[in-house]
Amino acid sequence: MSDLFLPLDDHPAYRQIANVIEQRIVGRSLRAGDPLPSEADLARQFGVNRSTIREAIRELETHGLLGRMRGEKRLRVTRPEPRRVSSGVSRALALHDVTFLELWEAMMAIEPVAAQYAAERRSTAQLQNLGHARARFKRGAADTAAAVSAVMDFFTAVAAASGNQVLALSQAPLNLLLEPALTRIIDCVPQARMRIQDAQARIADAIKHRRSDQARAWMEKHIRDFRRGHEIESGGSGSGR
Amino acid sequence: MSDLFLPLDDHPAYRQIANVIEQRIVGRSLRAGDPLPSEADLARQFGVNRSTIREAIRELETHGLLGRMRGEKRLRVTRPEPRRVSSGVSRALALHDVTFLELWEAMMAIEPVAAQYAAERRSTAQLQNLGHARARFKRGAADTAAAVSAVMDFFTAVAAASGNQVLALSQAPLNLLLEPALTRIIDCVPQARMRIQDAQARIADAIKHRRSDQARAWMEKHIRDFRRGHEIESGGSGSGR
DNA sequence: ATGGCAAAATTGTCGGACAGTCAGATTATC
DNA sequence: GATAATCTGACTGTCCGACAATTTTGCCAT
Repeated sequence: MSDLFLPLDDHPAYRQIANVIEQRIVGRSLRAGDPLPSEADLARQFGVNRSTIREAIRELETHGLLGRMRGEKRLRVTRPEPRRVSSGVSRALALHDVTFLELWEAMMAIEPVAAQYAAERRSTAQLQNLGHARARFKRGAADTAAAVSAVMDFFTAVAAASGNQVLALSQAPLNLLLEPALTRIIDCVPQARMRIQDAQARIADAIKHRRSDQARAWMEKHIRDFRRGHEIESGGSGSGR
Repeated sequence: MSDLFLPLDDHPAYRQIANVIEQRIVGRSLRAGDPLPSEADLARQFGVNRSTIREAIRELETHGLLGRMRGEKRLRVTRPEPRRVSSGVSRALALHDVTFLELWEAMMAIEPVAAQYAAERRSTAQLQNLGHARARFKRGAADTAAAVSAVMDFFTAVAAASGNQVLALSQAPLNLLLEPALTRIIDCVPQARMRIQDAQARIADAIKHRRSDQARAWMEKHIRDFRRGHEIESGGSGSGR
């Protein structure tokens, strides 16, 4: 990065204030869980109007740096949840019209590795989550939406079991992007459900028995299958989305 | 994802409004480049106060869905730039105290693949960018910060050359996370500069001659080197950050 | 058309206001 | 004395109105 973050036109007070508070948070002066001073208080401290403070706060809130527990009024410093962050990423990617092929390549890069590490490091609880996702897939076989959701949960569970937050957070957006394509695949390709169920079983089994190579290999096949499914579903050529 | 997007507590008007506008954008009703109606206008349309509109707008602005060109006053719809998005991701990860090992594993998953595709698909211009980054690294060899920045640029250039936006956007946050560790490595490990320069040469060469396997292999070695460098720099054990 | 200028529109910020609500202190009840 | 019902105060969400600075626009002369 030859360039710094903020060009120069950072004039607006609300942005400056947002930055200052953000610094305090990433610099750990304000730590997760700490309650933020009241808006009026902040307005006083910064010497600006409350409206200005509010705009600054909105900024941090949408970045997930501030949030509030259910039914709480006071804002507190929070660590950005993967879901929130990744939804932003996937939306950005969606707006850039990513191809199914692009998505698929990224999945091929990440998911098998995640499966491998999952096999090496999964905890019992994480293993159970895998099982739950699988069960949900079987159960929801009739309902496409439920099935799709279960597939995404399965991937998420694998990534979580990898014990690697970076991989997990890199994987999350892929899930969301996969959804529309996967929905069509499951809907249009008859054998898809069975193949997915089979693949999940093998992957989960490998992870359970800590066979990392197998976990990786099966996950690779699984992902490859998606591509085939997508090509079948979209008529063989392949310029999805 | 068994859950839909909006839990239930989406009440605040500014959030609802933000969501509505966001829908319009992702749904392409508002397309990139379109100017947003004025705040007063939006306030009228939504039947709320301008302050409320402003808070909603701030939300979309920080997500990168709205922005303005240099010196412009009116907001227009914009496609979120990778830089903006990825900085959010890396900040999130930083706040979750990711280990160097986690980062490294993710890099091992993504960078070699990116290099491989880059070798297959790079354009001439992208190849030149690679060259520029390398040149900058050599030139900035004296200045650590410049060297680090050049390394990051090199990775970015490779990812861009991969022709895969998903990979590129997955890779970007890794760069930012790498910075601190890389700075220490370059500073503390004497042979680091030379090894990096060498690796970049081989990778760039492989990409230039479209040897995807070599590009991938050299990138793998390159990344492995970072791990060794980090272990040397941090005394052999390895619990970075 | 083109350039220049005044008017209209728009943003950033400010001050004040008010209803709804969540938290804690206070008081009434068993 | 412990618990339930209330009162108080602090906050947030939203609104109104206003003003300077700057951008955009409409209009006129060239």
